[in-house]
Amino acid sequence: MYYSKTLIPTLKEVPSDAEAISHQLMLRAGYIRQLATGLYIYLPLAWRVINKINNIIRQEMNAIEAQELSMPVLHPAEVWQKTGRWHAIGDEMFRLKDRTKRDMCLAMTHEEIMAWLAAREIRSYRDMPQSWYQIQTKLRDEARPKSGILRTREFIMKDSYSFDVDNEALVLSYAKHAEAYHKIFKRCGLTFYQVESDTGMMGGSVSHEFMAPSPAGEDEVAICPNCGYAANVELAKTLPEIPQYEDMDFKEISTPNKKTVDEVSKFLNFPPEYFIKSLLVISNEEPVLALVRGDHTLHEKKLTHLIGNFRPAKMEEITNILGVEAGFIGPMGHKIKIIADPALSTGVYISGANKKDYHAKGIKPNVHFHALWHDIHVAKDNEKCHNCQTPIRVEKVIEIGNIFQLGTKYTEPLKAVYLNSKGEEKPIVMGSYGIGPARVAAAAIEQNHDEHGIIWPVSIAPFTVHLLPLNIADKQTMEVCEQLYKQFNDNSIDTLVDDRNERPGVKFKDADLIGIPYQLVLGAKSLKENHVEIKNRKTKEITKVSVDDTLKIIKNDYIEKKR
RNA sequence: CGGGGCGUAGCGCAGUCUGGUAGCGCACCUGCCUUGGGAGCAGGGGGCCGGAGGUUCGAAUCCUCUCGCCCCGACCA
Repeated sequence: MYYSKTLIPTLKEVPSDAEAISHQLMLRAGYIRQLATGLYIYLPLAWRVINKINNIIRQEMNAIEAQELSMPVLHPAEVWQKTGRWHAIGDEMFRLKDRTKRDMCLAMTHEEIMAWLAAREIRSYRDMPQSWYQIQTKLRDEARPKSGILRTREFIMKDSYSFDVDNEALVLSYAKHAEAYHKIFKRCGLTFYQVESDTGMMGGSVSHEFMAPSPAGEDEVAICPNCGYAANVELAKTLPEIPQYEDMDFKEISTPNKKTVDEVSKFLNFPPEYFIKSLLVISNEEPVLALVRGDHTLHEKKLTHLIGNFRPAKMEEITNILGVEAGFIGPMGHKIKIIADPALSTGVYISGANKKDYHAKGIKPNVHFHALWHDIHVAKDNEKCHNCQTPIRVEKVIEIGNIFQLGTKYTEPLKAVYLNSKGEEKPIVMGSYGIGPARVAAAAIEQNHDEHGIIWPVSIAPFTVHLLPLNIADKQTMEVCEQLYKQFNDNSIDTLVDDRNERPGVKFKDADLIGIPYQLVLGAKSLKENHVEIKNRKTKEITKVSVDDTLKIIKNDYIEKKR
């Protein structure tokens, strides 16, 4: 493709709205433009990248015998009403009415429609296993779109759905997908982890997320470098460091107006690990007192797993239920349910004395208070792996894919059933598996760039070779350029030719920004010796080769080795 | 939805406090010149100062309302 005829609007300056590196570089290098919050235009270069990623996905999905199909993005409400999600989901679903005033919605995901289809077309155990996938636009009215194309309101997703006779068969389909995902992300040149994850409102039992480490990520995972334990911090099980506590007798102490752990810690001159944070929350059933160590943070999702949805108690509820105002709550002597983090299971602590302006020290677990013990704190860097005691690492990550064992959550309400070999009617057992191609692209940039621009992995680069004729007025330069361009085209090597009438500096800068893996520099001086220069964008290595060998070397030494 | 910030030419910004003819750099157009790391010279085009009301002789500037965008948090099936 000729640069002069392609829309590649590069920018010298960083647009002020962009924060994430991938966002900045995609704007600067002329890959994307923003239409409105969370809505992006994919310009020609970006679209080529997305298609390369999608094709890798297609190859690996087809390899596990999943079949591509296409689904409506506009859905009738009834299907969503049957599974209950029409009501369970709030403002995040785009809703509208058609001309007959029928309730409709825009697709956020396709569990319902896939199960609807399965309900009609799968009748017998002989029809399974099946895996169907789509690479299509989905829409969510996100509360807060952010970081360029990382979190948008309209996005392309590869979603696949498996249909099996029972849970055992589902586990097989799940494993196949997990394996395919490993191949896909590896081929896309990403560093990634497969981690245990929360099933959330998707339902089902088992799920994993594929996470690409990056500072721009919205999620955090805990990784054990020794045994390989890897989990989203939302459910990571870790053992905190237990300090040596100095023994103290139980005693109330005056702490006028000191309420937060921080304040009391400074006032009494004890580190935060000596404190118990007592938090009153109200679940759907009852009030619950949650206890975490002073230096820890309560993890709301972990607690939700134990007590269901909850909210923090209001001021007057605290006084009514515990008989003391917030800031002086201690774990002692309450009749309500108490859930405590295991970090508090030994030691001697300080906490509120359940009396205004007083704290108590010398509080011992199982002596001064009793509780149900569950891990409810946010995992921190350097805590110990619950499997092997090795210090874990907490990293920021971008979620690039997820896989769920859904079970019968969607098939039962939609009456997707089949007859087994004994003629018994059984619900189809379902799995769902997503990949966000745009996030793969963004993660690739986050993980592969330098101060000059993007450095694409060969597999997903918009072009493989970037021809840079430095002086288009020079006859010999352009002759060689055309000759090489034809050779590359004939060999199906994607090539961009910078045929613009620009000075060399401009072309070099743009080439580095755009990030095509191999730059072929055609300069008049080298050409006099019949040489062109191959510059490796990643290593910055420059190799002089003869014009006649160029194709062969690019093909054999560069592209083939990357396969 | 809560908190904070910002809307002035395609992009990056100044001007707003203290009202008085809308500016700078880059980009763009024409010509000359130049061709190994974002060249130079000369000439030129482009803005309802996000929008609506108001105050004033006069509003980018002051007041009210509104819309949009970014960041933090909540949310994220």
